[in-house]
Amino acid sequence: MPLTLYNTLSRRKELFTPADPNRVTMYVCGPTVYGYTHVGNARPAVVFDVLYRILKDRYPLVVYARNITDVDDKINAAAKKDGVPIDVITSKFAKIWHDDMGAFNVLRPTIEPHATQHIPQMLRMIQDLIDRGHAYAVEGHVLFHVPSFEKYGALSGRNRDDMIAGARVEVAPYKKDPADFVLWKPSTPDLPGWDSPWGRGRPGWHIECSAMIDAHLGETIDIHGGGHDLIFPHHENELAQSTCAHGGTRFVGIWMHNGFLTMNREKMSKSVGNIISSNEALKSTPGEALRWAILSAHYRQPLDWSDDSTLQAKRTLDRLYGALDQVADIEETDENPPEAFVAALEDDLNTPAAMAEISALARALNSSTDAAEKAKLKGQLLAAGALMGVLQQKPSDWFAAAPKAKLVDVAEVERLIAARNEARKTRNFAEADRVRAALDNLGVLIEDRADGTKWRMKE
RNA sequence: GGCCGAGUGGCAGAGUGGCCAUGCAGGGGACUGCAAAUCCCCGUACGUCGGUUCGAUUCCGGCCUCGGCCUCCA
Repeated sequence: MPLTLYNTLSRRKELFTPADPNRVTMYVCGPTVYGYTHVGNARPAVVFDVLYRILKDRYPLVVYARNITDVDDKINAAAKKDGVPIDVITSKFAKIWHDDMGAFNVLRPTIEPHATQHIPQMLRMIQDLIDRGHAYAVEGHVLFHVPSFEKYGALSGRNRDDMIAGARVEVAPYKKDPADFVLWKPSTPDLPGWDSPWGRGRPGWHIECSAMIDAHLGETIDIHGGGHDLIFPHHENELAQSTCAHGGTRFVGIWMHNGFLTMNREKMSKSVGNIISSNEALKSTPGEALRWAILSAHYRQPLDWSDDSTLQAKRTLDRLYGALDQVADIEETDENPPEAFVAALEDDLNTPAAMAEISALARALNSSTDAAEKAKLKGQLLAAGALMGVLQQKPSDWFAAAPKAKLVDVAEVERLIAARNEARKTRNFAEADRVRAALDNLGVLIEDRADGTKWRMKE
């Protein structure tokens, strides 16, 4: 079945056709590690993780790079504030990022290039741009000359006049053109810097991605992703740099951009201050539920984040894991995900529609009375879950992961349950109900099933 | 100001020219000692005004409202 993806550049869905089916390449802009990342930052990680899983499923080799920006003025500021070298800050928050994304079931990309480890590649690309007449050095800076690239503005759909009319670009006196942007800038002695032909300095924001893509993936990549806010200027500039550095070779097959996460309908953003960090969210909600909540809206749509949305996601997963729990003793057969499910994902990653198919599977599983059919449905449900990055843990672990161990004395709960079952055996239902009320007081919900009494914490 | 998006039932959120999304919550039923879980059924949803059409939530146009980018930003 064909995979169709929306290309920001062409503004329509396109058939995904990798340049080399034996080596599919994808690059996604990762975090700048100067602090805790918020749930909005997790969205592209999760969304493109689903795409990565789909691609891996159908191509022999997928090289997926997601960078870590570890040199940046905000990092410098954070390091200065703490009086430490920048790598103390960046390694700390890179680790937190990894741990958090792990909790969201986000697979590690094939490579995670760090900006500071690619300074030579950046310098080389800058030199290439100068040699080809697309960049110029002035006063310790190197600037990309925007008028030298005819197609500038195609990705973001804006022309130069619009941008100048906007007039919020910094018009430094040394710029040949107001739209020119920095490839390299000088560092004062108190700032991190690297030697370069243009003096000691540090890279501009956009060059790292271009240089690292070139170094690890090649001149042309199949997919480039990131948040919607990166379209301009970041990706527009990347596109210009890379294309010009390569003498006009096509840079990216399909540009993909995820919509924002909002809080009360307003973009979640550090500068607005309405953020909830992934790290914090994970303290009260399982990562898998957060992942489900993120995927419950189509990736290009805005997604309003709230306690209610995560609670709904958690309850939905309770039901799905409940269905799997019923067949915990049945060995699943090896299955592919159902076609309707796959078709939904193939349609520009329509995860909400895919979820509807997962629900249908769970319902069928709950209804089935035939062991062979159950084994098949279980296999399909697990296969579908694997593609979305959910439902892969043991149901008992999912239900146990709640903070129940912290909140109650497990032995006491089990003693009460045993006492209640004793009472039930002798049909002393008044006593049984009394014990249940006691359990209820502890926040414990019980469930009598054919294979015994199960319990879990109420929300 | 320029350029983009979006407005769907109590909530979240797909989608479609005429019929079902799905989930959560709620109501009814089955099952159960009772619960819980599960299954079945239910609620006359598509911002607004026009246009096209036999028929529009879905296509076209106006309007209103909201959000985003144009500056660091996933």
